[in-house]
Amino acid sequence: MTQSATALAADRRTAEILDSIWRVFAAKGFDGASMQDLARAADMSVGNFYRYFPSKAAIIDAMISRDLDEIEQKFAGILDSADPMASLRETLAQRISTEVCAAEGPMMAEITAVALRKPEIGEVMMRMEKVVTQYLMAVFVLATGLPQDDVTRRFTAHAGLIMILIKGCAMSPRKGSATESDLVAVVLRTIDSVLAEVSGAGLKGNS
Amino acid sequence: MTQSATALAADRRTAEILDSIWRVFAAKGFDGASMQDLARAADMSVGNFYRYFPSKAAIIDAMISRDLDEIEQKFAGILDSADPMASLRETLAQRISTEVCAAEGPMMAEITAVALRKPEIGEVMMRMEKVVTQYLMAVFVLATGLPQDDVTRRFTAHAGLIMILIKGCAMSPRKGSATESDLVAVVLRTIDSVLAEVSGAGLKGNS
DNA sequence: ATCCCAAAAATGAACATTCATTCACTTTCG
DNA sequence: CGAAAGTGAATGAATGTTCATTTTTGGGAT
Repeated sequence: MTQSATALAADRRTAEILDSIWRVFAAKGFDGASMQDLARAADMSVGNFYRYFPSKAAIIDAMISRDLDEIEQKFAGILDSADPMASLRETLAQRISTEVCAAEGPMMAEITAVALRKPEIGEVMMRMEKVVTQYLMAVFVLATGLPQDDVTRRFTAHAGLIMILIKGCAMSPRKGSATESDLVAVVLRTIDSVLAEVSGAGLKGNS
Repeated sequence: MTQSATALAADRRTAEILDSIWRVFAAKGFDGASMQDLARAADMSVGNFYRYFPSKAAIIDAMISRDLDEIEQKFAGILDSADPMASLRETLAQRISTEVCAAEGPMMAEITAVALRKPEIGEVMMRMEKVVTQYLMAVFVLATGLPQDDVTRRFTAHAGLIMILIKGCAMSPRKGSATESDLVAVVLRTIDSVLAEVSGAGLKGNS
């Protein structure tokens, strides 16, 4: 029993709160959003809000954890699929679509800015990126049949590049310019070539 | 006479102030830095500070303009050089180096976050990116010998990808991990292949 | 069902700070 | 001497955080 029944309920409530305050944080930023703003958005009193998040840093912490949970779910699906590499590509393609980027961009930018400014948050974010990297490594291992060590040594940087592309897309100034779809296409092509390079490394062993 | 002598002096002072407050802004963020913080960093009284920057948005505005000036200077050098494409590559390689990224990253992240949050700043940033894009187009025209229209139609997205890579590198959580240099290398390789694609398009016309 | 009550959840006024902005005033400079 | 540059205390609004208090909840006894 890692959690009592009431603790579980509290966690559920915490998740609900995060859903409610998501927009406020994206719209006003980490320092711009006041505790009273957040409490009002969560439809509760200030004092009660403090019971769930004793500080602003705790909120960002929880938000990153939440993102990580979603990512882990996504990767679980990818690793379970018949063709993990293709499934990964599909997920990445979705993530650089204009709509997804517009939705997640502001919050990602905010968290990134805070992470580069506050070392404590920076470490949380580094942990998250490390986890994502390891999931990517797992996909690569499945796709290439190479030993994990080899994959890690040769393709950790590739994973970093993919993450840079995803973040860069999300944080591009989004306006419906005519070239928007072209840009997405070029980025996707780059992702493809990175993935192809990884896949290509596995051909020697199993073709 | 676009400016009087005193106006020029004021501009110089403004630039000095921007130099002084740079660190404060990067360390505390747009909303985190108070006017008194900034005034103290600029070594002047609060009241006087307001004579130069009547609002925080004005500061960001000035900071982006300042960045743009530096970029224009850089591009002037690139366009004047014997091999603009090689010169561009060199400049880009420098900009993704770990040291430059560590220095510029936090401020870039902060400005990006604010740009996605406040439409007024977002437009300023979009204008800046548009200018950079046009400079890149100019380099591409020189390197390929193709008509400007063709270059614009075919390679605007490539320019966008390059800017995404530059921003993505700067805003990666920087810690001296062992794979750091690998990542820089892979990004540089990607930049190279983008530039090669552009250069390759010009071969038909002048080889 | 009904009552009871302790623990958990929720409230919002209160407090000490901090902040953005103003302004009457002094100093510097051409 | 007049205009520009510079000062810093004052003001009122906003903010983070606390806490005494009220409401809700859930389950054991009657």
